[in-house]
Amino acid sequence: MKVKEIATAAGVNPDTVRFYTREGLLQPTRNPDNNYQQYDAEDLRRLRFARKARQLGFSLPEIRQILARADDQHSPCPMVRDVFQQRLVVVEREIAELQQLRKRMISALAAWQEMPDGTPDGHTICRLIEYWDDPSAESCCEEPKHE
Amino acid sequence: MKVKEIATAAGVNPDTVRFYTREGLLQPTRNPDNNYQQYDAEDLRRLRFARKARQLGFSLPEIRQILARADDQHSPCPMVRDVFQQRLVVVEREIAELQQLRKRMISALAAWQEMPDGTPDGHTICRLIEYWDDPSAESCCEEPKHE
DNA sequence: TTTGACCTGTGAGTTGGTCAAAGGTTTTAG
DNA sequence: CTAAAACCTTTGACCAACTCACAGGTCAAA
Repeated sequence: MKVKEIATAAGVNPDTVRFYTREGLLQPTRNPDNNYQQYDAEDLRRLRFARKARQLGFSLPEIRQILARADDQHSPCPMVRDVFQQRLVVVEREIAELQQLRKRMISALAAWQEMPDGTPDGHTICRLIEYWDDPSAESCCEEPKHE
Repeated sequence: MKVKEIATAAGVNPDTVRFYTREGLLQPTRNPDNNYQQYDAEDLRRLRFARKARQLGFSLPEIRQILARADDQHSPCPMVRDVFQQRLVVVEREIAELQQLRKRMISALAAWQEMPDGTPDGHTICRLIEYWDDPSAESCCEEPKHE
């Protein structure tokens, strides 16, 4: 299979195939006639595997590690389970952070309902933002040192 | 104020101050003696403004625009409200996507409870991932063209 | 005077691709 | 047979918002 063929078969951009090849996830041979990359069924399996793993939140270095372990005839599954648990924690933290952000945004919007649009007067840029206090901040801005 | 002073006053990394300066958000003058950047109270106000806006999800280009409008004596507030609405939509979509991912992860974990760890046999890398079907996928991988 | 803390500018690294440029090859159509 | 389209190659830039490293200049205190 050539680049475009394997890319189509896996439903990805040919540039992604080239990228994964550069990154060492795929190891195609070369056609000596024209120097084209030659992918086989094993590469296609790896590519599909990599895409599924990406959908599950694995990073490319993690996927590379999993593939390397499998190439060594070791079961990558315990590692997969392990990495996956940690990934889940990260994802849940990211969700929590975004929900925090969403809360901040919504409370800001509510506060803005009652605020007039000011004109910049050299002291204020936009009160909407300037006078907004992050309710979840421990202490965002220290007092300025007066010089 | 020198770089580290304004950075401390705003609670940010001095490199962030330099970065914002390069990006045009801050316009300090120069000390002709030693070529050091000189920030004033206005710069500090802008820096704090920028940080608050970042916490609210504004991007640097957006913040630059807001500051530019304020510099022109136009109220940036209507624009702020406008951009903000769109930001909120984006954030909510990101949350939804992450929650989708989390669902996929949790259903995968549940399925894995009952699956043994296989040893790679040349046909399989890791069943956990390989035989996992994304319930939310329309059709991830087409049939391979047989060559 | 010599450290140490600060300043300068430039450039690279982060993540996972995507896109463009410049040039070689193969296939298809006329 | 030839010319154009479609594909291949490598290299490198781009996205976001910083952060860090490097090499060299400046300044304060001991």
